Amino acid sequence: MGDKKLEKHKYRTIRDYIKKRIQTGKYPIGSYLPSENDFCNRFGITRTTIRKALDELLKEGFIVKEQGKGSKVIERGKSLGLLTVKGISGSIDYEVETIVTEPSRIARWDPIIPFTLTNEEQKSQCVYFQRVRNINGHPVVLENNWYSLNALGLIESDEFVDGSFFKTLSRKHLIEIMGAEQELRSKPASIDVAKKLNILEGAPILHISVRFRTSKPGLNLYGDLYCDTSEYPIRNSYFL
Amino acid sequence: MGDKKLEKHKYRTIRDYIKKRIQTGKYPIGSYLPSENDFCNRFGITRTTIRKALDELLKEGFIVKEQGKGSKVIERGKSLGLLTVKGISGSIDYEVETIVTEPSRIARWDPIIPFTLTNEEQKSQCVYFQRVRNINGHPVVLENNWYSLNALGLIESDEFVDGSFFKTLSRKHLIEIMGAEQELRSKPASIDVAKKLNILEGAPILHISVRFRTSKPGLNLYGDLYCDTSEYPIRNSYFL
DNA sequence: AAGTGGTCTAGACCACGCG
DNA sequence: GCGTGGTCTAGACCACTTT
Repeated sequence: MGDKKLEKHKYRTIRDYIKKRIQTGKYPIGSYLPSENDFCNRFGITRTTIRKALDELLKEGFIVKEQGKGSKVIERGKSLGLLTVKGISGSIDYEVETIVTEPSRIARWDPIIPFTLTNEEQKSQCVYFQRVRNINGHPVVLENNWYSLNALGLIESDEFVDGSFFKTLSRKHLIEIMGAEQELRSKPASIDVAKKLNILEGAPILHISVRFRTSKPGLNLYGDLYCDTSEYPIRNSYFL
Repeated sequence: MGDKKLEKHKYRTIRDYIKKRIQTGKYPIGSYLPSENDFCNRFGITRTTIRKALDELLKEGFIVKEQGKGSKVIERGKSLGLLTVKGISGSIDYEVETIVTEPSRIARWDPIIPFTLTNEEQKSQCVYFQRVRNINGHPVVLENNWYSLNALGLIESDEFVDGSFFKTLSRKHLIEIMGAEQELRSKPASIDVAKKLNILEGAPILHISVRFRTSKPGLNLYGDLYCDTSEYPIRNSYFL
């Protein structure tokens, strides 16, 4: 039965309750949520309220609705298209392998980050790690990542779920990506990048700088990616 | 008074009515829509229905809501972040100038387009035009565009509103961009591209292939863009 | 036929912005 | 204080999917 406390914003409480159950696997991906009427009876609310909650989960990419059937839990990001790292690591139809080349460690902020750090971030140390994405055995993306140590603490890179930091955040810490800003540049590969991607120095490389905003206040993820697009272009898509 | 016919989906009828008035400037950008209660009285509906209509306009980026004040009409795309051409032509904080280098003309589909054309598109001829975007007087983006002649007819490039094809579609034809698919590649500039962007042959260039889906059935816009990112990186952002 | 989500009505009270 | 949008109730009927 409904054991939640329902305050002023019932739909938010219920939305977060359902979200949490999805994140922790209690409503597994591919399964259907209880019906709207179920939720109404369980929580003593009206359909307007549960529908508002489900609408938000729909917008956030946790569920899809199927008329006459129910609300289905989906893998988040599949519907978000524009998640850059998704576009890189998720939406390519090939076998993708993630290798941690620099395990997560406490470090100083790298001046290569083109975004303005918050005061809290500047005062904090940061956590850094580096990975390479292989497609069909060939290195294609070199990815540096940073985040504020004070905002999250050190997450060991060998705890990553499927090599994915985002999945780790969602499944283990209930933190979701809420948005991103990016800068894209085409430039010649440096010696260092060329070596790690097994290409010639000076070959054209796609350089992506990105800041992800998360659902945890004060926590941003910074990324610095070098993509060899000669074989596998970066794809993404979005729809209203 | 409400002179609209209201059938099964009242909120859609009202949504489209309001959308049309925004597109044609009858609800000007920056102004506030009539209040929800106004609409209720005018159309003989309840707030649930008008709010559903406004919600959709909000999602589609036509308005923003301000509690205690009203629903404000905004320039569409400002809130959509990820619109590629927006990211290129709209969201850079510099003076952007658009020059039509190849006026729109009827042509054959260019095999460089990496997307699969629909049957209708293959059977139709296409309209082609080319533009260059200058920032602070320097050429930065070379942009080729195609669309199916049968789906829209020839739009003369000297009719473009502010040099923008999208604005032209919205203001003059009430057609909106509903989504996009992209492929990004970093590659050396060809002689031709290098000449038009005033850079060295072989310099790294960002190549973007894009297909925009529109609100008009059967109409897609195809783009092939070459961006010199050495001075001005491509930026975009999105938020839930 | 039964159950699901989709639309809609006719109210109510609250929080916010502004004069 | 008044008008605005934000939340919520308690119903109703419809369209779609499944049994």
